[in-house]
Amino acid sequence: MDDLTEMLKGTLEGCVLEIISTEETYGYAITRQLNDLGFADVVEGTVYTILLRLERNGLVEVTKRPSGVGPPRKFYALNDAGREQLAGFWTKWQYLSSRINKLKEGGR
Amino acid sequence: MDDLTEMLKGTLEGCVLEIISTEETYGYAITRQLNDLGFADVVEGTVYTILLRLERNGLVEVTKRPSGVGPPRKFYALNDAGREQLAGFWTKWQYLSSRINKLKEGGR
DNA sequence: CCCACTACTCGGTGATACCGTATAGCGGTA
DNA sequence: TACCGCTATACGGTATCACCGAGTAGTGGG
Repeated sequence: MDDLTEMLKGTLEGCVLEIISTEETYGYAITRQLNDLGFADVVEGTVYTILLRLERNGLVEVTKRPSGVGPPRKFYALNDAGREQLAGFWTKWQYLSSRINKLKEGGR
Repeated sequence: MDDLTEMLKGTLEGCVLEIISTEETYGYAITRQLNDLGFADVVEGTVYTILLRLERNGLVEVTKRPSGVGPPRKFYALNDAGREQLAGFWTKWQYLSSRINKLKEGGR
């Protein structure tokens, strides 16, 4: 699949929120998970910028834990504000994708 | 619906391409059509920047015609490159939306 | 004669994903 | 010991995109 960069804007952050919501996890593992999910070209740097933004915006709780196989990991978990943000993301996604699919089907 | 700006990045241009593909039309009318389709907050300025970009990238043919109710209109039609771009847009959209919906359904 | 509606242009802004580089811990291997 | 690869995070800079605001114009009605 060729470049999805522009289309990911506004959705990748939501995907990261969704992943965090299912289990407390950390940047490197989130990147691998996204790659496995089909977001093949997403790299660590991109995910870390998102995580730092989530932290700056007060949507997550952060816990640093030693790794055993490398440097310490920063584990992320959603707080109430984060869960609210995630719910809002899915609402928007639902809205947008339904409109676009209608346009695609010639709903005009 | 609250702000969709970020989520529209990369998709709004595709929507404009799709609209143009069904009939030769112009900026002001495209904006009204988008508004009717549920993209309520999209304004003229945004659509015009997209149209100028399409023209600059050689994806459309432009014809200026007098209006009768205002200044002349610039009518846009897709050329071969534009149709190819549109097909690529739908391929990407299909790919991305399927991955995101899988993520949403807990496909992990 | 002003105002509303139609119609397009253009410079600047903010948000986002991405890139490259740096730092650092750990284990294997030559 | 020295090097490499994998794990793990941070950060400055870039490109792209949708958006905003102000400006320019044509038409018709109160």
